[in-house]
Amino acid sequence: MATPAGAAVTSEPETTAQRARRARIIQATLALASRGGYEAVQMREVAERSEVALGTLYRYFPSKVHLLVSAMAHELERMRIRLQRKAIPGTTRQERVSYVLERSTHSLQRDPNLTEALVRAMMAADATVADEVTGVRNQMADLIIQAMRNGSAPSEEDVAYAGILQDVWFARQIAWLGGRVSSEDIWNDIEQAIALVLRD
Amino acid sequence: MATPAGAAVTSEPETTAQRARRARIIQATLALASRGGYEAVQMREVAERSEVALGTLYRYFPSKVHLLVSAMAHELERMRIRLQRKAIPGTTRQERVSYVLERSTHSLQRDPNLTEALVRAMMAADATVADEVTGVRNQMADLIIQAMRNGSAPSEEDVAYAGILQDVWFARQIAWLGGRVSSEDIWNDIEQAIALVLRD
DNA sequence: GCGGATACTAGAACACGTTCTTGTACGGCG
DNA sequence: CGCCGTACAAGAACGTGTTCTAGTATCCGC
Repeated sequence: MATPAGAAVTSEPETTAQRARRARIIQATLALASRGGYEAVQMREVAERSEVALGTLYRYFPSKVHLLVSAMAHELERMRIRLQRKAIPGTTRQERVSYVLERSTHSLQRDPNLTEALVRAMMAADATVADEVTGVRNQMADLIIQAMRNGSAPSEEDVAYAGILQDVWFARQIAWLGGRVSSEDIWNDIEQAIALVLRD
Repeated sequence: MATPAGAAVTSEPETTAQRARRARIIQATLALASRGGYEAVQMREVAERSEVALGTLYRYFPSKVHLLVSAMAHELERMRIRLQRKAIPGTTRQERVSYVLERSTHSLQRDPNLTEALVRAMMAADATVADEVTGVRNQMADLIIQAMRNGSAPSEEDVAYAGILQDVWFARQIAWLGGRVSSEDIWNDIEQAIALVLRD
């Protein structure tokens, strides 16, 4: 259960300056994404804002997609910490999972540009980004599974359910950024899927 | 129910030469996609192979994503016709839906490069491609719903189920082209989702 | 403190999606 | 038949992700 973090799997020891650079890059990325979405995250601009050379940016994150997926891992980590502060309300699995996914969804959709950038990157990820994407999916699955089991160990079935719900969640995000459904509809669809998948 | 085709919604009357150009473009697209996937479908190359100028290609399909989504609609249409030739085998909803999705999945995965190109385009679609994407999704939903109801009229619930299954189907394709799961695993996951969503 | 490796900077260069420009062919209308 | 507008051809040009080059700084072992 629960991989502690989906962030960098590379366990290279970094100097303080390097950690600071990495942090500046992620911050610049989030700021640009928040302002104008995926297309506004331009590598030259990220490099300039984080005060590193373009080549250095590419040394830290080998592509725009790597960069944005890493930024998403960073955001999810923040959300996980925030959620862990207090117990998840709800007496049934459905209620708790709905709570967690709703919190996450709304927290993201409060910043539609950022969401668009992060989700689009997840979708654009090819095999070279597999590690980072797996990290994000694990973090997300952890959120769902914790809500389902409320602490106790998950069954194999639980993991499968979490996977399906996550698939639906991502697919609905895509539908939203494909302009085919409104952001309220997204939430209705996800709730419906939760009720369906987790019905007793 | 069942929009007859998800292809061009534009009902502009085309001359014979124009229909031929459009067909050549789609064929060239499919050929290139089949050979090298998404990145091998280069607009200059498509234009050259279909013997139209680059500007003309863009007149017919305003972006690479439009082009590939239209190609997917074309392929799904072929599949629909093929499936309609004979009755769908299976006595339960699960069996029939499994049959249809398995046929479709395998038929696509027999050509992984093509699948990668088409699925990636679906994921990359933004609001400007909403019409084409909706067409593809309708075609796909029709396939599933027809399998579920085996002819009779679908309930509102059925449509929702078809939507969820389609979401899972796409999400699993992404997982596959993200290099995170093998093509057998995809199929297991989809079967599992079918069993779960359509359990009685 | 010194030498060599590694990381970083600055910026040019390249690739491909997309747009723009200029000239030409074609199809309908008087 | 001749004219005009629209579609097409050919290719240059532009933007942004990515790579490459040359020079400089920083860090680590001696």
